[in-house]
Amino acid sequence: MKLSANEEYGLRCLVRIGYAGEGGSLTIPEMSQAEGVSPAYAAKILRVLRKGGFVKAARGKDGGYTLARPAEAIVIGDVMDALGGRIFESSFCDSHSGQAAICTRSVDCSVRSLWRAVQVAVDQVLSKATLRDLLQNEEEMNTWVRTIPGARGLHVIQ
Amino acid sequence: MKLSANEEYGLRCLVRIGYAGEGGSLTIPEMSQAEGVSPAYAAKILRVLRKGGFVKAARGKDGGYTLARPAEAIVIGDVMDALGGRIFESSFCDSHSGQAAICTRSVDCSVRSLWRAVQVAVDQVLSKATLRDLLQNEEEMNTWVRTIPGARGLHVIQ
DNA sequence: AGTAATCTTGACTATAAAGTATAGATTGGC
DNA sequence: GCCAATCTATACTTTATAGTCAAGATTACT
Repeated sequence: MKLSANEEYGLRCLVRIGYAGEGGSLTIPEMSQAEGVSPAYAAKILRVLRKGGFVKAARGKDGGYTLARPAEAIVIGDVMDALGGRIFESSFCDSHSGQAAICTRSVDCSVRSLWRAVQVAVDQVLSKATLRDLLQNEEEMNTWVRTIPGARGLHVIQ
Repeated sequence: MKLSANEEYGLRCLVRIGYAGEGGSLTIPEMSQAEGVSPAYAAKILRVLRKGGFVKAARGKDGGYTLARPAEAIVIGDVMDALGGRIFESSFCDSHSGQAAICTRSVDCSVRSLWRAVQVAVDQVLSKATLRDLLQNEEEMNTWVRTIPGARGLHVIQ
């Protein structure tokens, strides 16, 4: 359960572009240098963000990348999906039913329930957080996820 | 942010061994067949679990794997760590300070805060769940994580 | 029109993760 | 002692991810 390099650098580049503000833009060489990766690799990542509809590119002189939509309309979970996925339910979960000798059904249920619990926990954070939230300061971050008194399970204020 | 094959199969094998009960044991061929993976691969995974201290192996005829400790003393988070890690804070987070031209500090803070929030959310589930919880039924799973009225942030009942 | 700065694309290489193969060591039963 | 069933260890192959390279297309400016 690791972050991929795509996810790490992709989000970092997106946040940078966000910080550039309304209409502000950043070029590949700028992001490449700031993140300490090669221009070619930065370009590869930016392509994913562009195809995902999060940024748009302007070619030619004075070109660069800008946000394709307002920061508050960019959900971090969607960005993560585009960059490599929030996949917890691995493929094998649904196969191998009824062939095993020992407790197969229970094992499937047990493990799947766990993954589901983790998935829910992660989604609480990623699906509710927007790029705008990340551009605000660190203090804000702690208010994303908090409890609703009397409720069961994890909850996040919208 | 995907589950690795090690995490998936490792946990599944551990749960199987847990289902075998006190003193019950499972062999590599049994688990291999039940999970639909090769015996060699099952052996590789089981080695990780053994070196992590979660299971112990008996060689020779009538050998196999059993839990090294009671199921309630096996924390799933520790198992995941051994199998491949709960690593969200990627290495690059701490490098590249002060070299970039644009907003470096803020980007680091923003992204790191997000990863921390996700990490916390995941830890709430994984650090509190024991193998015993997984061996109980699915219904139990939903009570692991719940809110503490009036509190801020994520909380989990002990 | 020419030039420099920029993004675009696809193919390529390198590294890490997944999965296999083989030879060896231990144990229990005959 | 021998054999079959089991785990152990290491090296190998395959596949996916990470990262590079080179040629091309677009734009602004003069």
